[in-house]
Amino acid sequence: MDRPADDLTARARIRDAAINLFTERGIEAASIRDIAAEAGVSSGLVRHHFGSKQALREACDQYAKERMLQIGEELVFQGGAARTDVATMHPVTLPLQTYLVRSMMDGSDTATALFLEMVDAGEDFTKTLPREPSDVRAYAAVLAAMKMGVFVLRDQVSEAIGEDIASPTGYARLTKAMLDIFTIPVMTPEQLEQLQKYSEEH
Amino acid sequence: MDRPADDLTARARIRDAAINLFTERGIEAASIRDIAAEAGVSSGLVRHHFGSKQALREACDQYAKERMLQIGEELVFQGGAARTDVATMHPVTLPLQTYLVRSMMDGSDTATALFLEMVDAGEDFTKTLPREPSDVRAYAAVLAAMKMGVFVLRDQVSEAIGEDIASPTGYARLTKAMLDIFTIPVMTPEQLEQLQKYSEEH
DNA sequence: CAAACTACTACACGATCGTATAGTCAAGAG
DNA sequence: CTCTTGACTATACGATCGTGTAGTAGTTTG
Repeated sequence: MDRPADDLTARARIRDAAINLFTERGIEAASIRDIAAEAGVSSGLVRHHFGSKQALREACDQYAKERMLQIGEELVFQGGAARTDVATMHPVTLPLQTYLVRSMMDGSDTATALFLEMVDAGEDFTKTLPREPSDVRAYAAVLAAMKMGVFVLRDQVSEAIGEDIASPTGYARLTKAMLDIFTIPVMTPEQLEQLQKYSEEH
Repeated sequence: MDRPADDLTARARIRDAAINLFTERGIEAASIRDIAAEAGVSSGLVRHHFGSKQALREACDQYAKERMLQIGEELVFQGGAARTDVATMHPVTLPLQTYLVRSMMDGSDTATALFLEMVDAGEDFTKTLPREPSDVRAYAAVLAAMKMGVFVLRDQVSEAIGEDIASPTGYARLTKAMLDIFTIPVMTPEQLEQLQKYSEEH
């Protein structure tokens, strides 16, 4: 995960193992014993370092969020997009994002706070667009949800395109597709009009 | 859920309760006892009707998928978009989609199959676009993942826009925002060029 | 040197899980 | 009438869960 070299303590290994298993199996389904086994320690040590499963989870939330923002900071280039947006496009953050979405789904305040920060940043960005949407807040919220949401279906997208999106070429195809979606209108003006008319009738 | 009137048997109530709790808490975290309690029956009856938790889950997958397609069929209007795309836009399918994504995340073959069908349909649709993306398959896959993925962050989107997206006005704002995202380019051509150049360098 | 602290393991606890079994009750068949 | 069948409940089982406790080894501190 591209982490600092002195971060290989047992505590760090437990946290990494927890993020992995929480992501793969869901938070409830990942047991402390399995996390300990993956980290190569006893289950008692997990409790020693983190106190409880809930506290372990919050430590993972905090770490994932901080790493996301930290990577975003490092990547900001010549006054371009917001740091959160840059971070979401970088492959290193893929496992972090996937974890954060899973944690969000299971009611993490920390992860939800990060989401709201992304929406705020996206809202400011949206106002700079040449054509401003009517409901800027909703636009930014849905956009953020779409960007994050893609990663929860990572296995399905990988299966659909025939290669793992975590691989270099797969990730390149993913980001290119996202850029295309954000630049090529998905609907023709006629289809849009038809759908809006239809949705007003029902 | 707008279901047929004669579908109020104990079996149906159990299935509905299972879909609700599986969605809210995750599949592993929702116990058979809680599902039985929500359906107003004993836990033994759940086993009697469905055999095992895994079988109950597969029945829910099957039901949710069929309802989605069925609603899509009913909604198809004058030779417009594919039925899956129409279905994803309709408020009735919101809980079904949310469930299916959660089930997908935990490795449901049935739900994944539906996703792949959506990608196939989206691929055909993409080819009719005035401007065709270079990687049609990846484009369709990411688009489908984005549409589905929004709903896993339903609570977060609701919090961001200040009202429940399941409410009529909240859902209207959500769909409008999705339409805007799909018609208004999120990036200016300069930003796109800058980002592509950057991603080639790294 | 002794005391204290930290990293760590082993093991036992109550609770809850999915599952299994036995039995009740009502309706229909012969 | 008896017999069968299906919907349904009550209860018990082994396994696994998060957590608690006791203890060891090594280092630090006074």
